[in-house]
Amino acid sequence: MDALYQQAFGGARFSEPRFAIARAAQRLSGAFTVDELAAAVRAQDCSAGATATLYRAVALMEQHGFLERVGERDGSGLYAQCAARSHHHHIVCDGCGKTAHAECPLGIAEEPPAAGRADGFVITRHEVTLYGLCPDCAATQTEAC
Amino acid sequence: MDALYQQAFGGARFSEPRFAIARAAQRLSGAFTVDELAAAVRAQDCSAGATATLYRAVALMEQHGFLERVGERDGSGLYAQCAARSHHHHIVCDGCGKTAHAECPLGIAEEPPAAGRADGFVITRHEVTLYGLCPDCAATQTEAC
DNA sequence: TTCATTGCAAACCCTTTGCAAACCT
DNA sequence: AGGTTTGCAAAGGGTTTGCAATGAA
Repeated sequence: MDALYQQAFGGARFSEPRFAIARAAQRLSGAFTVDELAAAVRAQDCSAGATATLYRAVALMEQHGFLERVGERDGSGLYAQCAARSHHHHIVCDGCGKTAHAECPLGIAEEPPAAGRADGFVITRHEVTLYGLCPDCAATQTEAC
Repeated sequence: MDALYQQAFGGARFSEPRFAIARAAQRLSGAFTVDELAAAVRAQDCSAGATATLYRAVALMEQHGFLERVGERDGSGLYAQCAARSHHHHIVCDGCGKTAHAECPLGIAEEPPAAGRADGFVITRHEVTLYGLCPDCAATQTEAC
């Protein structure tokens, strides 16, 4: 059993299309939409893979913690490979899609059951995504000016 | 010229459907989807208002700063009335949709042009939404246990 | 053989758009 | 009258689902 396949899909039955999808996801180092993942798969394996298969594979990989939804772009979900197990967030480069981990600005290390606030609200979950430019893209942009 | 209408749509030409929509938005004290807003409009004015009109009105109200997109629920945008002009975020009650303002956990008072990070990334924008339970819903839930 | 997985196509949902009719001003 | 706004219906984009055919174990 291939280690990558295992990471991505656990003990699920092997399938070539899914394997190709996992490989493509691994090669895309940054954040990507399902569409971009599809393009990456097609670039390496001619056996395209149907849209439905892509979405099903992404859902599986997310379940197995191989991928994580890190935001969205133009109404499409953004995914990225993420090995970290502790609570954190991501910063996504608007230029190239590269991602980096970001500590939780709420100062929460593990997703807590609940945290109280002065106004009486109890926070049970939160969504934080940072967008910006990675060092490379920031440099490129500065040059352009 | 009605003050509410003015707030919601600025100096735009008056229209009864839009006025009804603004009234409904005002009555829904918390966060709501366009669908829920439609229901609220229908509840007070039988003249339903087409989906397109709803979306167009919401877009206008957002432009005029009367509404703000505060998150999403089940793939639909969540909107809430918001008078504040400075940079802030929202906490949305999962129970009743009520919202409250939340200070920016990144410690940013005004949306900045850019903020640097140790890893070289430059943050240009960020999305933060907190979800949880308002005091009332939290109390109800505690009773249930 | 047997059951999971694929692929296609159609369905779905939310949202947007084109356009003639209705409506403010 | 003249330009806006409405409402309908159709298009659009992303995502999901039903189902027969394929493929791994």
